[in-house]
Amino acid sequence: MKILKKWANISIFAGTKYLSLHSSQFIELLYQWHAAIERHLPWKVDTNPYKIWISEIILQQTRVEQGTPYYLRFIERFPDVNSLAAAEEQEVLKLWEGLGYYSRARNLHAAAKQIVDQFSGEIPSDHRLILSLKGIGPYTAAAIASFAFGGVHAVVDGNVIRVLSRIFGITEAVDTTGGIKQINQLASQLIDRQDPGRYNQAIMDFGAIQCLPKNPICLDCPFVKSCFAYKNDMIEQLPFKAKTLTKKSRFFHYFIIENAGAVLLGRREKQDIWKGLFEFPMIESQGPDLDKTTIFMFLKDEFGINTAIGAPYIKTELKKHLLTHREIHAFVYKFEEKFELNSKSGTYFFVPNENLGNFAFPKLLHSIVQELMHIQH
DNA sequence: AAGCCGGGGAT
DNA sequence: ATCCCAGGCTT
Repeated sequence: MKILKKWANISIFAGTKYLSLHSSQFIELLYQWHAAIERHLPWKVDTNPYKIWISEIILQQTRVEQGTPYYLRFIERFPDVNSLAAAEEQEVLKLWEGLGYYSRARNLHAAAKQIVDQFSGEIPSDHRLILSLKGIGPYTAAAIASFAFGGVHAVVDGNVIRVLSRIFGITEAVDTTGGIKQINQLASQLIDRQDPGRYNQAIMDFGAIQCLPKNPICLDCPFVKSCFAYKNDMIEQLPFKAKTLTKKSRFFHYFIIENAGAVLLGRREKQDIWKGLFEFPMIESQGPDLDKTTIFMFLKDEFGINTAIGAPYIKTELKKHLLTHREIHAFVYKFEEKFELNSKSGTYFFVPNENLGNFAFPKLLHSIVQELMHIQH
């Protein structure tokens, strides 16, 4: 169910149809501000396109503080394109474990192979070619092109959307193609063609430090005199988003099936949450309850475990796992009895408990995995 | 165009 | 509890 936010009628205030600031004025004010504030981040020390690429992917929808340790570990293990391309996907995912949005890791790995195969192991400098790489969209292509190669391509991320929509009064919803098109046009008009990298860095820093999502620091903002949102008292309303996200509940039931110091594991292959990561045999249900018949039918069908009928187990509930648009309720069923597989399962396999550390798991399962690894057999 | 993908921190 | 984070892919 989509619900328009209550201030949806702000569109009656027409946004500026022309620039309230010319590009040169905007750039001058921006650089003046930037000179005093500039952030110093590990990946800003050079223009190595590989390092810029990795950092940009890691920082997609991810805060600097959260991504930095992952970046440092990633660069240490995979210092260049070739080392990344030569790795097993499982190891790349293991390095990504806990960071979320795992398609980033899978696409990063695929793109490394792409670069080796198609571009002799060198990240292309052409914007169009950069954009052809897996996991690289408009934002990341512009970032790499400008930061690494000096290409004149304006970055448009959450920061830029916020800054431009407020200063220049873009009142059309920024989560629609029309709104984002306006932002893109504006961004490409404003960019410093002499030093696009510096400009892109500065405007994102400005959004991250001064023009904050909540309680922006308008008092000493260099743009306050010409800012549309400030003048019209619309700081809280811009950027305007038309869509609201709905939080859905999902119920996961995990079965800990052990034998001889090993535990059954499977890899999530479907186009769904945590694709590519490992987990224990599981059933998803519509609600928190799962009847015993369903459990034992699953064990029998999946593993041919006849002896499991009526086998006692201990059911525990994990802490509610909260995501942006999901609320995951997870239950763990631990069987005392040792099972032997009567028929081979295509999707699950036994892994010695002490080897669980080699597999990437969703954060949700970390506590269970830790527990299993430390059991003495 | 809409829905989906994770986890964490700020408010 | 809600929003948002150096977005992009699939349907």
